[in-house]
Amino acid sequence: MTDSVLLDPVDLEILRLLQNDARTTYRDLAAAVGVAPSTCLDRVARLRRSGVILGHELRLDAARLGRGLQALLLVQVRPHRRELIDPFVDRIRGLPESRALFHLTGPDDYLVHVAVTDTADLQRLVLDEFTSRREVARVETRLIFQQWECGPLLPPQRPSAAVTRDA
Amino acid sequence: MTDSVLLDPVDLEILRLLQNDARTTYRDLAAAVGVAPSTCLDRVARLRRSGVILGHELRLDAARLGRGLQALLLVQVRPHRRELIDPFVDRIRGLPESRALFHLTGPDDYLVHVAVTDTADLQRLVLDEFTSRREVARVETRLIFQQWECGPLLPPQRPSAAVTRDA
DNA sequence: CATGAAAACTATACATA
DNA sequence: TATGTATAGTTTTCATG
Repeated sequence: MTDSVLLDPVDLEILRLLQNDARTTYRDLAAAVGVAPSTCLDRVARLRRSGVILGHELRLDAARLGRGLQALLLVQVRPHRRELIDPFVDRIRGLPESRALFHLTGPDDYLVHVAVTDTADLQRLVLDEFTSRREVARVETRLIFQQWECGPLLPPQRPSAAVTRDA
Repeated sequence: MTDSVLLDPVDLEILRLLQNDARTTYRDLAAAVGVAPSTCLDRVARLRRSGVILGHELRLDAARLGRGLQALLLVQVRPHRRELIDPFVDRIRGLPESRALFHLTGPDDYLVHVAVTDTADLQRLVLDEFTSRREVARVETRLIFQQWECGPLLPPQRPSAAVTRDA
């Protein structure tokens, strides 16, 4: 499906720095990893082409945008067949309240991360966009008290391999 | 806690464009929203200062980084007291496999989004980092078949208000 | 607050090793 | 592949409206 890519220590350090701040200049990147700026440019372009870097994203504060309440909705879609789930996914992805959508194993078929203004808004969303749909058999709502992004996404530590080869 | 911020149509359009591609230049931004590049710079700087923009992030393909399997772990932490949950949160946030962590209402206290290499790696993670911890009463593992980011995060549509005021 | 012009800095292409 | 340099382009500051 998607092939894993071989990354050397320079690539890894570049990714680590860019995950910390995606607007780090190639000059700073170069200084930090010990290669020329033009080399950094090349590396990043290659990481883009190889599909490791999917894009540059803005991280926003939902609460300051008037969406102070977030929740996870566990949804059962029955019958669980393509004719029903494909339009469901399209519809949910298009909701302005949706932040992320997961298709899962287990008793609940989908998990939807939503950001709303308040509990009244959440009630409206659940009733009008979920339980009102014929294919939605059940929705379980879990409010988010607090959430954290975790450290940078890096390849698993191999016993030794590429990560320790000399530049 | 966090105050909502008043945004005019120019701010909204800038946010919309930057969420689409966080590296859009101020020149292009300016052309798209109909103000001078230096004004865009000002707007973005203000959005940063006001906390609406939290940062610029790289979106990476986990599979191509050798983490082809992702899962959501529903975790019960008992007793659910600060002395136990604070170190739990710190520890989980620090795991290289963790992508995001949510503190929730409902029967499960935490939801952890993890990215691992394969099922063996996931089993190791669950056994060594979760069920082995005294405060972890239960872990339910749900594999992720597929996931989607949803549209840009924008303020809720108000009946009319700021969004339609004349520049 | 917004602007345009100038200055400083960055990204990028390319010739070369 | 990496580098340094040249060029084009972008960001940023600032005086002014």
